[in-house]
Amino acid sequence: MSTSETPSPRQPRSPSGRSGAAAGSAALTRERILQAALDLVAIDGLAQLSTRRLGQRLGCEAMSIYHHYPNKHHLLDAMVDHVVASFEAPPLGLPPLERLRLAMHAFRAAARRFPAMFPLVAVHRLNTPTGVRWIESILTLVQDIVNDPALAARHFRTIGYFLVGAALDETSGYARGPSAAIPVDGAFIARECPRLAAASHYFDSSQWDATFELGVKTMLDAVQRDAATPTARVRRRTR
Amino acid sequence: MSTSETPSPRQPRSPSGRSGAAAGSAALTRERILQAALDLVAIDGLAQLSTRRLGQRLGCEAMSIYHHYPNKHHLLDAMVDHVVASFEAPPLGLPPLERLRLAMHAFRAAARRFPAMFPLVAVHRLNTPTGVRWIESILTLVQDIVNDPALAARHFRTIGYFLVGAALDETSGYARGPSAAIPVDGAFIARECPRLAAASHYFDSSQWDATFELGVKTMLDAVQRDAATPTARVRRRTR
DNA sequence: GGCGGCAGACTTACGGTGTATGTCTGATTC
DNA sequence: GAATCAGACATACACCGTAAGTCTGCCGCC
Repeated sequence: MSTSETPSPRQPRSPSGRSGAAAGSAALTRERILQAALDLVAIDGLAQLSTRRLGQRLGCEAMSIYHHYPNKHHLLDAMVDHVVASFEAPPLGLPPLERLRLAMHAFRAAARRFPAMFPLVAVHRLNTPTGVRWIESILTLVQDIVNDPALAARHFRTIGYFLVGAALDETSGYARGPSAAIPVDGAFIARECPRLAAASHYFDSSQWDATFELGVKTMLDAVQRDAATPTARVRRRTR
Repeated sequence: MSTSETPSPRQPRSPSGRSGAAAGSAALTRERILQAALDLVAIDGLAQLSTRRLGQRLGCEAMSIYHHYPNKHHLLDAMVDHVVASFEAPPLGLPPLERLRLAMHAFRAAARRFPAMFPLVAVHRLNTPTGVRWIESILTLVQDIVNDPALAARHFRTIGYFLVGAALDETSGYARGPSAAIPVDGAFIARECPRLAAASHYFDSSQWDATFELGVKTMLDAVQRDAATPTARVRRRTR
């Protein structure tokens, strides 16, 4: 159809040397694509990330992206990796418990830097070099406090659960997640959920800091309770 | 185009009275669509749920679904609501702390009943009648233990964070989430992550029960620590 | 009984998606 | 100058959600 339509003799958008470079933009690279994708997601949300929109933002065709990433999934992997790589390591020289506390805050800080990415990060595999290195660092901290490896592993896991849940809530939690349903109105809550109605103030974002602090305290108390005593006496566990 | 093609005189697939009923299947209803959607997700995963595939499973056209749900999002809402409604309430007559413990296990049990749904449930709004009623019930439990409303709200939240994180890990966690990248190999871990390599056994699914129990204990210890103790003697639990 | 309304299904079509495949072009290398 | 080839563009396909329109058989009403 319409083969006789003006053949459009292959005129690149830009007269620059590189055929693919759009006006004012540099050559296409993995890094530039990654950054543009992160920007797009930060501005418009994960659902709006498509190869065509990304190409538009980069000043190239959608398919050119495939020259640098074999498919969209690999790009998403790189984006998650970027977020994980941004987790700040706590400074050396502090007691392990304090470093663990800072590491928990660092995780939350990353969630706040990349809020739109977190629904993906939370569910994503972490078995990449970046991911396992981060796991190793946190696991080491926990093991430095809790000597028993089984117990340390479980504490590590529990702390991770809390962090993921907290990050998800603050980035895409209650009343912010995807739902088309009409939210329940205040009258229903006042009538059927008196405790929730009375406590509603404690659930909005102004309380996130205090809530997170309580969670951190809860986790660290538990770790400390199971801390190996200097004389290597393992607490008697009746089980 | 092709208007002269055999007009196909509108012959429903089934000779039954109802025009839309496919062979052997009942009439289309909200409930039947909901169940089919849950089945489809359980079998093939969330990503495979499309209106066309759902129609195929139901023996109807994709668009017929729209007669019962205004759009796909409303169907997803109903699916999440179904999962939330399935959270089992702990039996009355037990001490609040014990009921809270059972409620946490009930949440985990629901996650295991609907594993494929949990990436959605975790990020979904809970401000539906079903959702807020469940919130009210758990919040009530926590408040029955921790009198101070601010503290109770924060404990409630922290517990929720842990539960969501645990459910996500067990249903779509490490090494099971979406990733196209080549996972790091054992040699890399052995070389760069000695602690993780040594502890790897503690991270597989056989340890989920023990890990969850430790988390529950961590949460309940924290709640108990902040329990209002007017004259009560809740302490001294020999378990 | 005839008939109008209408609920509930089907059909078509549109704009979006990821991506397989093929083509072209400018730079590099001999 | 010819050959090579990486890196871009162009086309096309199958699938997605869904807007809009059409058909059909059942229902209540005259």
